[in-house]
Amino acid sequence: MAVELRAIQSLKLWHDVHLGLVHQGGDLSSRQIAILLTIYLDAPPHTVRGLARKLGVTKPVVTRALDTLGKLDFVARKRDEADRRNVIIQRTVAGALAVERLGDMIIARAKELPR
Amino acid sequence: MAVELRAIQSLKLWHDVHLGLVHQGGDLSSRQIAILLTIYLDAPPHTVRGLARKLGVTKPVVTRALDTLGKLDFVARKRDEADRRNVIIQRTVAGALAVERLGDMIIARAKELPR
DNA sequence: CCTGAAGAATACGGGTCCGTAACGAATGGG
DNA sequence: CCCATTCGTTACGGACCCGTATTCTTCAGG
Repeated sequence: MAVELRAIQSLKLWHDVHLGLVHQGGDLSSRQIAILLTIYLDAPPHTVRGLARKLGVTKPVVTRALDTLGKLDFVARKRDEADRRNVIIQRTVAGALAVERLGDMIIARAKELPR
Repeated sequence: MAVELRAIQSLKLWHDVHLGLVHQGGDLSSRQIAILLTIYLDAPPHTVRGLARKLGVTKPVVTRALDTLGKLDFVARKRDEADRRNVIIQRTVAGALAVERLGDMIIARAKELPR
């Protein structure tokens, strides 16, 4: 289940997946995509400050992205009981499914590329 | 100059490239990306109506995307002299460079992926 | 205790995008 | 010649996002 990827094809892939996202309706900004995938690809725990630092964005960007992603049930927030200043970002079933679907779409579109 | 792409890695790639776009500043919406790449990957001529139809979006979306892309000098508009109702969308040097850089970034990020 | 620092959230002002609807220019058949 | 149709743009209202600055809570050290 692997596909090859070359220069012009990578652009076609980028095009196709973005178009798929537009039609699917789940339209997130580049920052939100990066934040969501960091949460699901990097090892927990994740905090607002940690994500902001790791991704090189400001904290309000992370807070607002979590608001949006939370509305979609893609992530959940939980107070850190050890240090109640921190907020732990948790994964959700819906979020895991969405990320998995994205991965499937990328692979599917990649396989449809002309040889 | 080809890389292999598998499921989890495709997500990491998606993450890395989006993060690169955030830091690079060139932040376009999914619709705008799809429109820009269609202009540069599909054979001309391109019109507003044609792009809207091909991508399954409304005409105002295309018009506004062209406004934004035009401000960046990534595309240019030209009246069709044969039928002056039509607008022909033309590629530009700056746009071609931007698309090429995007392709390079995707490949570069893909090659950095863990084997 | 009390105070300074840290973490996250919120307020504010500005910008951009969307969808629907309305508009003006241009065309071509009757 | 007109008038319906086509094409692209613009207007409007609403939603979202950003960066900076500020607020609120919580922690920790003196």
